[in-house]
Amino acid sequence: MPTKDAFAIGALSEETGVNIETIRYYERIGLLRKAARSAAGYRLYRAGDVARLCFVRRARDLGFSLEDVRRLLALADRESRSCEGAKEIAEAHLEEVRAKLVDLRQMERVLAATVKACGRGAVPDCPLLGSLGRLT
Amino acid sequence: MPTKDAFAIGALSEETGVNIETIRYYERIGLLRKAARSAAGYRLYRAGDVARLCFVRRARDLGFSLEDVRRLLALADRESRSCEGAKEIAEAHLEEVRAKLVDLRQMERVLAATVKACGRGAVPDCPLLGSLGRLT
DNA sequence: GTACAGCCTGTAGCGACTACAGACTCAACA
DNA sequence: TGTTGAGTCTGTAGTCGCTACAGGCTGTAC
Repeated sequence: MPTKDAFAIGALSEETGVNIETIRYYERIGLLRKAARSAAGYRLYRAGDVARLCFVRRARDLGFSLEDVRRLLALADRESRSCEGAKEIAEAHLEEVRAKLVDLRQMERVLAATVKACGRGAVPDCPLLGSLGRLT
Repeated sequence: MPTKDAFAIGALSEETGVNIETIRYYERIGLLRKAARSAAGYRLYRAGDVARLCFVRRARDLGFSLEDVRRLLALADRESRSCEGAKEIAEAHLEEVRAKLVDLRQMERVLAATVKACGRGAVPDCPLLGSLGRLT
């Protein structure tokens, strides 16, 4: 490590909870800037990179797509850090999340009811299989 | 079409609501048996295939993986069609669905709160971007 | 005969990773 | 100084469940 305050990808991974392979992947697709390199070719990171990657991780935890994260990062890089843009992205994403919730809740209801109707094993004509359809 | 009661992939797709490409995909991965062929090489289907594919579609609608669907199909093909096996598959899947629900609900809560805290556009220091983290 | 829809195969792309293989580097210890 | 073992590198391929072509054949209607 030639410079002070610089650390390798393993440390960044530890620090952020993001998989090493995933960090390299993010760099490859241009979500993260290309890291500086040591003489031997090791990627070198600094505190700022930790902050950036934590930002990415939190956004991912909220379910934002990598494309959204890319845009959010760009917005956060602007001086003003105003709500402009960011709010629209979040609102659109919130819509999707709510739509998925509706679907999942429906699945949950049907599955729970079907499982409940199921016997202990020996019962013929399983209601679960029946609900999926007769195979002729 | 050499035989009566046989129809081509387009009709099967219409009948079941499953995309043509998806049907071919299911056949390729062995989820559906290889279809009979006309002299010219067209796939030929019958009523039984409609039932089978509807079964698959319903299971997919409930969020079962293709691997689960494969197992459920095998269970449904057995004479007894007992609950044995099927119930375990469904219960495991229900667990996953519930876990996803927990995650999604959490996302929804955080997102909704953050969006609500967001201003109309000109406000600096957007709380949404702030909640994701400061970039140094 | 000539459109045109429908079907065929094979391949590649999506999103967001994950998992190697095979080679190099670095730090610690004997 | 040599050696071990952990860490890192690149490049490629696999995952899941489709979807979208390209380029060619077939079937039907006019």
